[in-house]
Amino acid sequence: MDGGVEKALQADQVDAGENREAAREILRGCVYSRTRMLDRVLSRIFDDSLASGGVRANQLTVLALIAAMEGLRAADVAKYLEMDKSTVSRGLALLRERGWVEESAGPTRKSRRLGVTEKGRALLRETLPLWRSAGEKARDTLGEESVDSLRGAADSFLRLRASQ
Amino acid sequence: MDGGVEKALQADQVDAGENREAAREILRGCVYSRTRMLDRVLSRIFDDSLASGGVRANQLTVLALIAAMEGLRAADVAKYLEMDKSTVSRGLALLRERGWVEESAGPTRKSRRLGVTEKGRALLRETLPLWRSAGEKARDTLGEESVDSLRGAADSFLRLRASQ
DNA sequence: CAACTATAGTTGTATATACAACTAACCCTC
DNA sequence: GAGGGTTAGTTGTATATACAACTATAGTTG
Repeated sequence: MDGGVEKALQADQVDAGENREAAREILRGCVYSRTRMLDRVLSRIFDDSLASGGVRANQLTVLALIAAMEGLRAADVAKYLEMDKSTVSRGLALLRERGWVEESAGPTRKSRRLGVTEKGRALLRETLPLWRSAGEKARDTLGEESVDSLRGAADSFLRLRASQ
Repeated sequence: MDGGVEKALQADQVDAGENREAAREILRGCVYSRTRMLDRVLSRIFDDSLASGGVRANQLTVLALIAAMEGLRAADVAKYLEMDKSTVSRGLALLRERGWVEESAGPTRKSRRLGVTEKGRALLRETLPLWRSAGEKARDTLGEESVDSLRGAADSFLRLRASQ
């Protein structure tokens, strides 16, 4: 490639030929595709930074949530993180396999309480510096504005969700 | 569950017990986990809206990009959407299977040009209303502010990327 | 208490995602 | 033109994701 594609691909410059209005509308201002793109960039940065710690960013997020709120059940994790219960189910299986999370009997036989093991707590402590440097790299890569806007978007959503 | 967990789970109210500072820092203002959460919410909305059209939001995004810039190669799609080339490779295989995308010989034997078939163009036209309604539902669910911030974040990032 | 409904979790299936390793082809330089 | 470095694409592997269908349990109501 000669590099010219990069420039031509700026969203605002997408050339509209015949019958391409739909394509333009789907691409141009679309919240979905853009958020997903940003998520890919962020995942790359965070997963890369955490690789030496032997944990994925997503796994560490779940672990941190359980650590912060010991006693949660899988369904609570799903609700808070907006995940499907099946996704949480499989994710927790991995965290258990690695010895970071353990389950204990809940108040009923239907659900179990989640807890972080000593090994899991050690992981959290040890990976915190990696997490911080990932955050810095995110600012470098996405730019201050972008990161702040993302934070704002999440805050706004969390407020709305909490009020409902 | 009695519903109390919802309230207790607001990020700012995460209770810090012993040894939970790391967990709090990872959870509280983290760009990564929050963006991912928003992405899950948006994916749910868009995939759900498009389900009757028999296409996933992600697939439609790629299709729209190819439609808008006929003649792209797989590597170009990867660069623009910040995807790994292997992800694009597998995604395009599905789009080809479904008859929405076709490949033609490129200038060299190494890479092929991507094009949207007539069937693919029909899909774009037919799913545009579904896409629009998904956008409206996103505003309802995430809130105006949140959607606008996400758009701003993406714009900001795209500007930065284009300038480099 | 029996029937109904709602909730918790698992599993089957399909897609999305990326890294690593690989093949193939292109480009450049000596 | 023979290497050497770069680029395009595929494939192996592992995780992430969700919907649907399922089991099991809990709660509710007649």
